[in-house]
Amino acid sequence: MNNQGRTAGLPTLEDVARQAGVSTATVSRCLNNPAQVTEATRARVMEAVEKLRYTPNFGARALAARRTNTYGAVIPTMENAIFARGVQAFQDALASIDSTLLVASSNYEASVEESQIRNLVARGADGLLLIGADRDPAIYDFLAERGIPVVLAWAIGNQPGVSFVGFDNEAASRKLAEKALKLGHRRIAYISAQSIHNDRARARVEGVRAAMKAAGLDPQSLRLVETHYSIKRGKAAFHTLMEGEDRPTLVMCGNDVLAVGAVMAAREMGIDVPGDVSVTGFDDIEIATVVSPPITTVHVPHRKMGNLAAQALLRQTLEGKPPETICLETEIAERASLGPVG
Amino acid sequence: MNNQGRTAGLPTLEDVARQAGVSTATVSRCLNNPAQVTEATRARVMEAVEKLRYTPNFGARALAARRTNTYGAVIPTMENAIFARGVQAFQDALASIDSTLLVASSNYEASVEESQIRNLVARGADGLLLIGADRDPAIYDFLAERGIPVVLAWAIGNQPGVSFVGFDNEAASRKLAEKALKLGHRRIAYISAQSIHNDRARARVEGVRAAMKAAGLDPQSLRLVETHYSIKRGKAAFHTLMEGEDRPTLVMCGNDVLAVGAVMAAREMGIDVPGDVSVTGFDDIEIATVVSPPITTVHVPHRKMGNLAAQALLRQTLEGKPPETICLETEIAERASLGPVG
DNA sequence: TTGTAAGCGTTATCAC
DNA sequence: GTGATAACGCTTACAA
Repeated sequence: MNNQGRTAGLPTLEDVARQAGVSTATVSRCLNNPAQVTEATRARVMEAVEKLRYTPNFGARALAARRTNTYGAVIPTMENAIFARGVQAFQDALASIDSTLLVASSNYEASVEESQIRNLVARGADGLLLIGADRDPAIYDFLAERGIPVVLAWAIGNQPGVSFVGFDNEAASRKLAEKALKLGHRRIAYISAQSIHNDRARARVEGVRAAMKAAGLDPQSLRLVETHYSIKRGKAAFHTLMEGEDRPTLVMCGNDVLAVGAVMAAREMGIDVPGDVSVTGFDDIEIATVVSPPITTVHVPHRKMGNLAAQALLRQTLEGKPPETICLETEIAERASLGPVG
Repeated sequence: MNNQGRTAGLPTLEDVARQAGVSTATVSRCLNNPAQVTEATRARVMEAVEKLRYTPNFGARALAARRTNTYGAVIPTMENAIFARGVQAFQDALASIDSTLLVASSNYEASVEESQIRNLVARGADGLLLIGADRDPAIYDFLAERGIPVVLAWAIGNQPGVSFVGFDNEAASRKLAEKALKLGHRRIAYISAQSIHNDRARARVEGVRAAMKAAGLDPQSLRLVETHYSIKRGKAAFHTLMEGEDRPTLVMCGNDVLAVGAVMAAREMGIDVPGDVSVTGFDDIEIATVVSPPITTVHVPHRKMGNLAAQALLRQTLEGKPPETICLETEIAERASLGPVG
């Protein structure tokens, strides 16, 4: 029913203080600022803590200290590995300074994301990790108003007042497209995530268009399909693209999950990859190497990004430093799904 | 630096009360027990809440109400999809009653799990979701002492005082082994997770041994390799098993991640699956269908399990009901990786 | 170095 | 139905 009330007779600071024969202030210091206390009294206090199995009450602590040592992250999805590694690294970095991460997922829905953000703020998050920059400006106002530091990852942008730790989605996508164009591909299709509220998705498409333009192709000739991120949707989109006349020789995908769907669909349809059609992904998550042929994709340094995002956020919350922008390099992971045009 | 302090001038209950011309008590009632308040005053209060963009302070609330509406989950890993779907379902169920889930991962390490549990408790978790039953009894004492309801998922056991929402790992594994034995397999190997502190892993191995025994085989002839759960480790284990003389005709795996590793290793080694050797998994996560051949595995109803686990936990925390045990059915997902013995 | 005591922002128990 | 007011358990000036 409740957990920390006296109903269960949980020990409080006062109990510990009494047991150790000191004041509550001293006990508090032992726990938060051991340096301020003599070795002897600290030993005595710690003994009491052990004996009583004392655990500090989070609510009381947050209330008094006006700080929770809790951070929040809202990611689009937990169901595939896209964000898992990065968030794990972020969490590890926080854990190393005894802070906790609350993770929520928005299912790629703006309204859900907004309520998750409010929720995390209400729960006293000291700082927030969000993905991408594309959201209602009111949200940034809300956060700025309460002085909550924010780091935006997986992208680079120019939202004032927040940190960015990400990479250049457009450039990465362009580089991959250029490689494909050099292999002779001209009829190109792209399976993208819904681009609304998704700056990463849009930038990736734009990168391809830029490469096409630079190669003298009409960027508007890019055949674009937008869908949700899932293997199933990737399959369906690939079907759609391959059913018509004038099949593309290259199907680029907004992420590896879609690309895996595309490759699986190709196999089901008896289409050879990369013989009949090449496929590319984005992210370089494990599944990209599991499917056959393995997928040529953009390698994103997820771990590093998560770790650096945490560092950047902590510099803001703990040291009061201003927001900063860190742009990471990506590289192309060359595998078998991309080959020269038929 | 801090987020809810007056530094940012955040509105408090008192501000709202003043604005609406009522007492703080009335504002509190409007928020928590609207029925106790007249329609008229409530309207006035809500208006003030809107105007001030008031958000209740979590710490203060937790302190006064002795309840956080926050639940905790400690799962072995977030890096693959094994627990993702179940936890997502658990979280969805909590979200529907405005409660929040804090997720932590232990990396399959008992000591890490213990500290995560303490951490969640310290943060005021009203209840806990843990995986499996195999842990230091002192942890259960600790939890019972503070009256924190616990639900154990992914397994069934007999730990008193806690709920179980899971399935019979041994029976599921046995059923799969029986099916394989019927196909003529006699030289069997098993790639398992570390079995220490992992009742699910042990039960799955035992299920296979039971099937062997029932089929007149010596259970001790099962070639067992224990390793960490990862594709890489699965590959390595498969290599080890296949390098020696007297290769097995069937390699069963403790989960799909290991099985994917096994199938990939087979391909690399030029070993045909299931022609030369059959492979099975456990869990039925998406990756099992991505690899080729797709993996025959035990389908676990993750979503359902997560949802029912939440229900069971809420019955304890909200309604004060006693712990309960719910055993779900699993079934075999038949795919191409298991075939008759060569 | 240690103690005293004033908050921190809610909820809940009384009266009215 | 509403308003005072006493907790809730901790942190942190300020004193000693």
